[in-house]
Amino acid sequence: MSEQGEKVQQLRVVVADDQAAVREPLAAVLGLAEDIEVVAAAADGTEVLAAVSGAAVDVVLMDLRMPVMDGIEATRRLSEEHPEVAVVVLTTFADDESILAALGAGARGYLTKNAGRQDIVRALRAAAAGQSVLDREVQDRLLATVRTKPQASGTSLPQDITPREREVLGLIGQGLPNRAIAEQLFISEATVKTHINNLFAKAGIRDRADAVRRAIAAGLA
Amino acid sequence: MSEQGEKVQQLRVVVADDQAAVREPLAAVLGLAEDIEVVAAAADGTEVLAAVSGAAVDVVLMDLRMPVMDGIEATRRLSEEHPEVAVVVLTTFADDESILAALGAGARGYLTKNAGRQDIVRALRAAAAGQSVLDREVQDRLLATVRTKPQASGTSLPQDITPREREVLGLIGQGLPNRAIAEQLFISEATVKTHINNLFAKAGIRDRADAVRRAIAAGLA
DNA sequence: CCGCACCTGGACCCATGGGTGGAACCCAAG
DNA sequence: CTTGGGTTCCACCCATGGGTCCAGGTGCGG
Repeated sequence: MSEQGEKVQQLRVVVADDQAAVREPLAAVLGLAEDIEVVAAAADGTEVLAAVSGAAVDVVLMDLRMPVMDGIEATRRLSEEHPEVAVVVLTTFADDESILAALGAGARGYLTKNAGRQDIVRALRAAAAGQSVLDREVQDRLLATVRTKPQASGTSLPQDITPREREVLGLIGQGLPNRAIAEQLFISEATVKTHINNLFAKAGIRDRADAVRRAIAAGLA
Repeated sequence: MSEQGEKVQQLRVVVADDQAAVREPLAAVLGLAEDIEVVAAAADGTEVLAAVSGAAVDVVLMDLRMPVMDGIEATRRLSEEHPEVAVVVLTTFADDESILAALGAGARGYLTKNAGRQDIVRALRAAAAGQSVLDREVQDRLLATVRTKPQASGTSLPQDITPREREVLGLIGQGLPNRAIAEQLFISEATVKTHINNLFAKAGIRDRADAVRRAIAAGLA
């Protein structure tokens, strides 16, 4: 696929971040690498598109949170209009939503701002070569998302909880307050509280928020 | 995180493949890279484990189809017993099952045998640095698997929530009470409540239980 | 320079939640 | 038949949560 290149070809890079305090030093430090040339710096998605249209670009290092046009939208446009340009996302946020949106939009890399200079440079090179580089935590989240489905049966809960208690837990997991749970089960709110107290004691649940998490983990919600 | 190392530290690599006709040339050509030292070659999973126990190893380049103990099982054992050793899979097969099994077992990279020498070297370096490198096709498959099962992504968070609010939401999602959140963020409980109120208003969250569910759905917990 | 968004903090009020103790009923198993 | 678990309910207490209103500080962009 790629040749053994001791003669390193220049990587033409665009750095995109709305914060100049991040963008400028980043561009400067990346330029220090002998095989990297920062051909443009952009403060929002529209500037990225303009830069790519105006000059030959291999890779865009893209922040997600930018005004006017954010990194997701810019990535989507790029992968449609300039599929030969690779996008590597560099952002502080590593939540599932952002990761999936970015990769779904066509990003070939996803780094958090914990990444060091070497990590970034490596990701840029890999992306230009058609590979995809992810931070460890990002990879873990992506993988976790894949394997969240197959857990319909009880995961962790103790088995000495009664059917009624399990039922109540499920409703808690759906975010219902005690009154609504009572109405749904045709019992009084006092009874709901009793079930909840027994349930918490048996399963070692601390409070309602904890209960919601356990309910979701157990597939009851 | 990683320093700018012009003095490249040696990467101690183990090459694992059952076919000598693949293993030997691969080990030889990788050894040509000045920052890579092939410390062992293994023909199956047991040999890999033996090699890792016997010498300091940074990365294992692992084939999946091997006799006695295959690459998946070897990867799983490695990530349990020697989590500091990274595993990069190099195989001819790029089916969903193999990819998910390998990454689920703890592999930090997945390359097909289309990959060139430069691609492999780059992946080894990245894996040793804690990053994860995937071939483009592998990445695409993984992503396709993910987005066949996105359930209620229509209920995603509004984009106008601030970083701080997002942070607070994440802690709520972990089941922490306001006081604990305040301590963790070095702010007062009053401030936490303010963030929560703004957050609830913006995202249409009703109460804490609802917040936990949204946080989990958004991957913040 | 002024406005705006964000983060910070305080005061107050009231609804809800969580904990305790007790009590009645049913039903199945010992 | 008697015991015990499950379910149903009540009364009481108080910590926490959720809502409202307000206000100072900061940093950025028009």
